[in-house]
Formats: sequence, C-alpha cells, structure tokens
Amino acid sequence: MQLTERQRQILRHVVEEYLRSGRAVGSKALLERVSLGVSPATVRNDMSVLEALDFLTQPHTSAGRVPTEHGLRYYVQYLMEEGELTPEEQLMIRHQFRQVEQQVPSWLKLAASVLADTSGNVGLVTPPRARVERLRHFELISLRPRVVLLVLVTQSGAIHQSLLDLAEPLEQERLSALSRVLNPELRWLDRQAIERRASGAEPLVALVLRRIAEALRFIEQQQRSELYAEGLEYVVRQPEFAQAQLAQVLLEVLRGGMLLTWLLPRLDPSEGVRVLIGSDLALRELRPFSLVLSSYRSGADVTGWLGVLGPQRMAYARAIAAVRFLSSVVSELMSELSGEPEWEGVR
Amino acid sequence: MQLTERQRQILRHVVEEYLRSGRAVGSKALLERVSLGVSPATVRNDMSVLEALDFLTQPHTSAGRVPTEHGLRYYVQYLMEEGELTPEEQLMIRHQFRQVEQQVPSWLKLAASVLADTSGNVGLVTPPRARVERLRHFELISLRPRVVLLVLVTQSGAIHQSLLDLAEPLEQERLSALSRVLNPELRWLDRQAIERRASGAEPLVALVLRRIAEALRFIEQQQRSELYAEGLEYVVRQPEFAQAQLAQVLLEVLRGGMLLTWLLPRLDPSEGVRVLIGSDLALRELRPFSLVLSSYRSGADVTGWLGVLGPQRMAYARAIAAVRFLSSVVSELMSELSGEPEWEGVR
DNA sequence: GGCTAGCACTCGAGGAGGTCGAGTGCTAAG
DNA sequence: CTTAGCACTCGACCTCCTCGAGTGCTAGCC
Repeated sequence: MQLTERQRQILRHVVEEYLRSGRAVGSKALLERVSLGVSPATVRNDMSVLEALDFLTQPHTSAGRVPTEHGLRYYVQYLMEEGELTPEEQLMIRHQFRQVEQQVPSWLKLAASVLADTSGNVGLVTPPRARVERLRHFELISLRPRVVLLVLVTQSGAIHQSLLDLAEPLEQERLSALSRVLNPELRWLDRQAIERRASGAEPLVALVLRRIAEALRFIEQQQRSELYAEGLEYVVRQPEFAQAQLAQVLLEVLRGGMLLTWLLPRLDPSEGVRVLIGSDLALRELRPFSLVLSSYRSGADVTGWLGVLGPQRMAYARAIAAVRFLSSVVSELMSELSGEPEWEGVR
Repeated sequence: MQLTERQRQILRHVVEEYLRSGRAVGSKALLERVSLGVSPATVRNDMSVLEALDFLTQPHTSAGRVPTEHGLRYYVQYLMEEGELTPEEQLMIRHQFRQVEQQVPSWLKLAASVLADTSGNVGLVTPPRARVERLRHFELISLRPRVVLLVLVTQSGAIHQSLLDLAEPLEQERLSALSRVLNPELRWLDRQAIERRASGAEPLVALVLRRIAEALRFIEQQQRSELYAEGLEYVVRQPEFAQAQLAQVLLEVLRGGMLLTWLLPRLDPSEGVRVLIGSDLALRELRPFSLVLSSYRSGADVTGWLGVLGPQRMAYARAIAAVRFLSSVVSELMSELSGEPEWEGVR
C-alpha cells in the first residue's frame, strides 16, 4: 500500500520532532510546530494508518507516536534531506589533519574524534587493511651487541617493531648490508612467500625472515582487532542513557570487539555510506543503537571502515554528511602514504 | 588526640564495610558482621568521637556513618592490610605481555587493560617520557621517486614516521648511504643539537635533519599529551554512577587531559605507589574520585606514570597491589627495549 | 569511669492515593 | 474526506503515610 503525500509529510515531521526532542509526538503538539493545513483529528487518522503499517508506534495508549525502526529506515531513505558539512567545517577539519603527526594511527584517532565532534555521537574508525599484507621495507637497528630492533613498513602503511636476540654479536654495518641485499628481493612479498623463502636460507637470514613473517601476521591480526572509538561523552549525555545501563552495554560492545569480528566482515566495502538501524546491527545488545558507516580506501585493495555510532535517535543527516566527508579525507591522506605500483598508476 | 585501639578497629571496619557495600554503616549492622565484644551503644559512642575528629560523617541525622576523605586517608596509611596479587595472577599477567606485539604502544595499552581488569576500575597509563628526547636511529625509505618515508626510533623507544617531499628524485641506494653516514653522527643527540647541525648543511641533509628535529618535537609533545585509559565499563557499573552524570564528568576529564597537564607534572616520580583521594586530586570535577598512582622506569632518565582511577569507594588494597606489580612489569619490559649506554651499565 | 539497656526522636525509602494534562479513538455532522 | 466534540487512558508528579534503620541521651550497672 502506498502512502499519501500527507502521510509522508506527517511521518517526516514526527520523525524529525522525535529526533529533536526524544519524546513521543502527539497530533496537537505536531501542529503547533508545523502547519499542515488540517486539524489534529485528521493527523490522528493518518497517524493511525502509519501505525498500522508499522512506521509509527505508541509507547502506551495515551501517549504520542514514536517512529519504529521501519519508520526510521523509510525516513532515512526517502524523506530526509541530505546535506554536506559547511565549507567552514570542511576547512577546519582538513586543517586539523594537517596539524597532527603524518602517520596512520594519528590520522585514525583524529578521524574518530572529528566524527564524534561533528556528529555528537561515538566516532569509530578501523585501521586500513589489505586482503593480504605485503612487506614494503624493513630495517635492522642494533640496540646492544646481540639485541637488534627490527622495524618494518607494510603495504598498508603499518609500521611494526620487534626485538631479535642474536646468537652472536653483529655490527650495525653488517645489519645494514643485510637489509640492503634483502629488501629489493622481499619487496611486495606476502607472509607466506617470505616464509617459503626462509626455509633453506642461512641461519641469520632465516631468523630475520621468520620474524618478518611473524610481524606481518601480527599486523594482520591487529588490523582485524583494532578499533578507534572517541566521543563516548556525547552519547552518555543523551537522555536515553539516564539509567547508565546503556552506557555500560555500549562500552562492553566496543571493548569486546563484536562489531569487528561479527558485523563488519559481513558487509561489502564498495557500497558507500549506509545506515544500519537497530536490528540491522544483528546484535541484541546493539538494538537501541544505530550506525552510520562507510568504508575508506587506502591504495588498491586496502580499505578500512569509519562510522558514527549512537542511539537510534540520532541526527542521521548530519552523521551521514560527517561520515561521507571523513571517508573522502581519510582516503586522500592514506593514498599519499601508499606506494604500491598498481596504485601509482591509478592516481 | 590519639585514637584508642578500639576506635581504630571500628574505623577500619566501617571503612571496609563501606567500601564493600557503598552504604552508610550503622552501629548495629556493623556488629552483625564483626564481633568487637561490646554493645552497639559503645560503638556509637566511639563513632561519635570519630565523627568529631573528622574521620566519619553522617549523610543525614538518622543514617549510619560514612568515612570522610580524611578517614579514608588514615585507613589507607595505617589500617589497611596491603597485599600482593596472587602468584597465579602475576603469571597470567606476564603471560599476556608475552602474547602481544613487543612494542611500546601495545604494552601501554595492555597495561591499562590489566590495571582495569584486576582492580575493577579505570586503568591509566602514560607513555614513557625522557626529560629531553634523543635520536637513536633513523631510516629513509623510498615510497615513490620523490616521496620518502622517514622512520626514526628515539631513546625512550618511540617510533615515528613522516613523509618527505624531495625536490628531485632519489634512489633507495642514495637514501641508505645517507642514513649510513648520518646515523653514527646523530646518535644520542637531542632536538636542539640536531637543529644546530642542520644549519649550514647541504640542502638535502638539512631537510632530513630539520624533519628529524621536528619529529622529536612531535614525539615530546605527544608524550606529554597521550594517555591510555581502559576499563570505563567497570566504573560505570558502580552504584555511584546510577545517574550517569559522573560518568560524563569522568569521560570529559580523561579526554580533556587535565590529569596530564595539571596533576602529573606536579608530582615526584621517585616516590613509589601513592594514593590520592578526592580533594588530593586538586580538580573540582575529580572530587568524587580517587587515584592510585605510581611511576615506572624505562631506562635512565625515562619515566612514565601508571595508575588506577575510580570512585573514592574503591578497593584500595587491590588497586595498590595491581599498580605496584604493573609498575615493575612495565619497567622490566621497557628497559629491554632501552639501549642507551648509561643504562646498559646499570643493568 | 567506662559500658550498656532503654527510649524518644529523626529521616529516607517506598507504597497508596489523587490530580493533571497530553494524547487517543470514536462518532456524528459538515 | 474532514473536523468538532467527547469520553477515556495513562504516565508524571505531588502528597501523605508507614516502616525501619539509625542516632543521641540518660540512668543505672559493674
């Protein structure tokens, strides 16, 4: 069954009033804010149609209407006016990114902060992640005669360090020579290729290669388990959180990493900004929340996620604008760091 | 005026009962839990003495007693039985540190998590910080013909990367030669020495040196502004946070960095574990909280802080044990990474 | 002189009852 | 199809009341 234009307008205003105030919206109160040229009784009739179609619901008999998840989805898809961040905001944000250290973790943390600040909800960002992580470059740095620091940089821009204990002392000169020889050979190899190369090599080289492979594994694992979250203070401030129980749920979900291990792997990164409302999140605990989500690109075949998480009653238009803009900013920044050959051609 | 032994025992039991239940403790209820060989009336008399001396207070006329800040301080200093984490816990914790990546940020994050988990409050950890940061080693890695990644490691174990745009293309071979020449010369120099060395050098060298100096500045700044906090979910669960307002205060204080900029710089790192209760924290917003704090060492002249933050009603003995143990574990780990000459002698 | 039994008093928690107002559905008329 | 009118519902909020844990004080006991 099709909605009439007036019903669509009523739905839109109910949703917007609800997002603003957090309270159930009644027919009379609605007409005090917006004029529809009809009486409260007419609005009530349309509201009861909308209720029958599961767009609206009543918390109790004598209360106003509240949008259902279905109603919110319809609003986001068909009724909401999308917007962009103002040019001043965009400038401010770009400026902030120029201020911080030019490295991936700083960018991700800042991106989460900015998402939180501009949307007034929790900002979430995952690290960039390659389908298979490849070595870009490694260096060996002598700390003490038999202790060496291995530093390596990967395709996705991750930097990793680990300590090696040597059987016998080695000078920096020898270490440098080793990395000079091995680097060209290992460039763009993945973990498995490096492991294969390790078997049969002389002991020192084998040690280094095995530790590089191990580091790549660590990095891949970390990329799957790390999540930058900022702005909890905004969400806790919402009236929904008055009993503080929701806040606890939220903290536990974020810490437990259920989003990362369960939800994100099931989504297609190529789809642009999407809005997941309540049960879309497929986690009972997250039922009262919504997530506005987008992927970002960081070189060919390397992507990450970023989004805004808040109560179902969130300012969707604003969150979507923030997510869309940040996605493009982060993608730009990341591809500067990127350096794999395929990607150079694309730019 | 001196407390009698019985008064000290009563104070101890009131504090412990209050820490356990969070409710005001009355004379009769106290005697139901512990036997002191006297009647409630006697306990009441002693309680009123303790109240006159500002160890206890009454929330309202007909309620039991609650310890004051002064009473808590006395308890922590003279009455509390200190303990250690059990050997099993210690083993578990050491095991966890072996599981994660062997690098500073992972350790710090894990330390904050462990503090939170073992104490049931917020765990806080600051990065290690040298009075003046010195260069240990740097490398130049060619990403694209005219874009170079500068990676450097400092005395305190911080790793930093930044991007350099070159005026003209340079091959990896040339870059490696450059770092081979410059590294021995720059080792253990601080920012100002490197800046001095930059003036008058040929353009390419000057560029690199200036960027290294800049990176050191960035790192010093970050060490002053970064704070790892974990375990908010525990604190939010406390009954004190039922109205969710405290949670908001806490989140804002943590994000605002007031602890870092205001409180920590005024403390002496050499003092061992200390307990700051309520107004000791010198921040109005933190009045309802307590902080158990210790420094850790990471090589000569390099120290950081770690601690447990929670409501005044926290399990102090446990928090102190956790902080003390983690301080020693983190100190050990850090000094493995450390490599400055003075420190090698000390070990 | 310290300890205790007894007692009157205080005050918050929590339940019962009552009012108010925002909101609804229904009906009948325009 | 719209609207005015009306009876009805129900949560929010206030007041009143009771209950019980806890106190301080006093007088008597060891």
